[in-house]
Amino acid sequence: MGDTASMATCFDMCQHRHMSNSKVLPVLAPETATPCCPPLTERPLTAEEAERTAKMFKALGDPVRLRLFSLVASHEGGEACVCDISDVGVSQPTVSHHLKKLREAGLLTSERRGTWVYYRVEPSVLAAMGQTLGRYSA
Amino acid sequence: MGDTASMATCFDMCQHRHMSNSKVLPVLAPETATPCCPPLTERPLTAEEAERTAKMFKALGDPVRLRLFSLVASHEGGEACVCDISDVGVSQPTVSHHLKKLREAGLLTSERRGTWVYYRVEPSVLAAMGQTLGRYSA
DNA sequence: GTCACCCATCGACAGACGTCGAATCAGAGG
DNA sequence: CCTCTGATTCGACGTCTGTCGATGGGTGAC
Repeated sequence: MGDTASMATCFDMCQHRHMSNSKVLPVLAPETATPCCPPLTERPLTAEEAERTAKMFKALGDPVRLRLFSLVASHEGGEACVCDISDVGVSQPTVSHHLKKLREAGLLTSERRGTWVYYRVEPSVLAAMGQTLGRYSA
Repeated sequence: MGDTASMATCFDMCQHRHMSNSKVLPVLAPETATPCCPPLTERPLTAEEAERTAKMFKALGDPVRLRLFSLVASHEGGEACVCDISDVGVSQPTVSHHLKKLREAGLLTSERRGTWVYYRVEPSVLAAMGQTLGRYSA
C-alpha cells in the first residue's frame, strides 16, 4: 500500500512557488519526487501525467467522498474522527471504503489514537491540484 | 441538453472576487444562478453542493479527458478543432464521447464552423473548481 | 477474560463507465 | 445530384465502482 506515499511525493515537485505553511508540512527532498503536472493551459499533458493527475481529480469526483473530504477539511483542529463524519447517508463500511480511496489518492492521512482513527487533510496535494487548474481565478 | 448551461450558471454565483475577463464571458444575472460551492475547508458541503461539484471533478478524473482538455486549453488561440486533438490513443468515437462529457460538465464549449467543430475552454468553471480547492496554494 | 465499541476488510451485487465498430448526420465540393 | 470527409450517435461488450450485510481486528472498560 505505497500509493499514499507516491502521491504525496508527486506533488512536491509541483511547488514552483513559495509556500507559507512550510512549518506545518514536512519538507521533502525534490530529487526524490517525480514531477507532477504543469498547468493544463501550459502544454498538453503526457499520458503518464494525465494518468497520475486524473487520480487526484477522480478521488474528488464522487459526491460522498467530496462531502467526507469537506467534513475533514472544515473540522475543528484540521482533523476528524471517523465517528464524527459518518453521517453522510451511506453505511459505515462504505464510509470506510471512501476514506481509503481518499487516502490512496494522497488527499487524506489517517492516524489511530486509542480507540479512534483520525483523518487529516494533506494540503500539498490540494495545492498541486489548484496549480494544475491554472490561474483562471486570478 | 441543458446541462452545459446549468453548470455554467452554477459557477457565476461563485465569483466572490472580481473578474478581469468579463468582456469575454457572458454576464449572467446572479439571481438566476444557484450557488456553487464554498472552499472545502470553510464548512461541510451539503449533499446537493457535493453532487454538483463532484460532477466537475469527475469530468477531469479520466486520463483521456484530462489530456483532451489540456490539448484544448493549451492550443494556439485558445481553441482546437477535434481533428487537432484526436491523437490520444483511443478511437475517434471515444474522443467525441469524452468531449461531450467535458461539454456537459461545463468545462468546454463547442462551435461548428463549416466542416470542423472547435472546442474552447470555459474559464469560469475552472475558476470555480480552483476556488473550491481553497487557498492551499496561496 | 469478557464485553462493548470503533473501524477495516470481505464477498457479492447492480449500475455506471470507457471502449469499440457500424451507422448516421452535417457540410463542402465536384 | 452524388461523394468525400469530419464529427456525432447508436448498440454492444467487458470492466470498474459504489453500495450493502456480514465478518474480523484492535482497543478500552468492567
